[in-house]
Amino acid sequence: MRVTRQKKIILDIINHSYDHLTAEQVYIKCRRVISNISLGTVYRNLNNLVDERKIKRIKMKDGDHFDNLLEKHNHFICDNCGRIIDIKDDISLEYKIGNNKIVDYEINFRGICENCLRKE
Amino acid sequence: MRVTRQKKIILDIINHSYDHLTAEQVYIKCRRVISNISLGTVYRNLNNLVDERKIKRIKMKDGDHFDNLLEKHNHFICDNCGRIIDIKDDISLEYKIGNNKIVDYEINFRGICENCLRKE
DNA sequence: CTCCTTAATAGTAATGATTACTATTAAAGT
DNA sequence: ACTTTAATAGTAATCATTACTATTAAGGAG
Repeated sequence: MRVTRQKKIILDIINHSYDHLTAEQVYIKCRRVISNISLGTVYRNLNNLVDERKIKRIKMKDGDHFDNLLEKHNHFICDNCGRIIDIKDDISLEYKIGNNKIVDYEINFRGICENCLRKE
Repeated sequence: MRVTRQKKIILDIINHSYDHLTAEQVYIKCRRVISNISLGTVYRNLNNLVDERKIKRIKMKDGDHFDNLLEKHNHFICDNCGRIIDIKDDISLEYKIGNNKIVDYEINFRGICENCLRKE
């Protein structure tokens, strides 16, 4: 696996952004540095970085957003405006986080299931 | 809001399935009852049912899956085969659930953020 | 430093889940 | 039964993402 300029720039953009950028938004920021970078390159590198657990994917209706992993945290997502708010505190299942009203929450565990573990 | 035959059938299919069906899979099952039901109708009703909190959406790379809400539970998703396993027990953050190996988990809270609450 | 191998890229086309559009149908109230 | 209009069927369009391919450049060997 080669360390390309494109990959370094993409990781740098995610790590230095306070927002949760989409691939398209990362692409726009990349073009300020490499004007002819390809959108496919952005997608491929974002996918690789997620696989390497260097960034995190947040699945949203308007496409995936990407987040840095500098500090372990979860997210509060507004059903109304789609805003993604970082939740850095330990999770306590109250009905509010700050002044945000929780309607629902979902916990997804990911890993390798027992069937696949047996086959490996 | 009218109670149509299509909507009743779609909710019935979700509630009587042990799997976590995609819109396409629900569509195929629907066609056994209404042979000319439209895929758009299935999507629209699934979206409505999620909004009404009668079913739950699980976002996956191969498209959304839908799940009944007969019992509150979360999911274990296998990174290898994509299998979705229901987790009905209380959540304890161990490194295993049953014999499934947890690599990561994500918690997404959803609701209305303080900005939007002020505007309402 | 130069050459070589090949992984990664740029540019473009294709895919596929989902949504939009519109004439027609059928809930459900009068 | 009549009327209103929300919901549907069928189809086209959208849009995020992936696939494809000729070209470029990372980085190891000499």
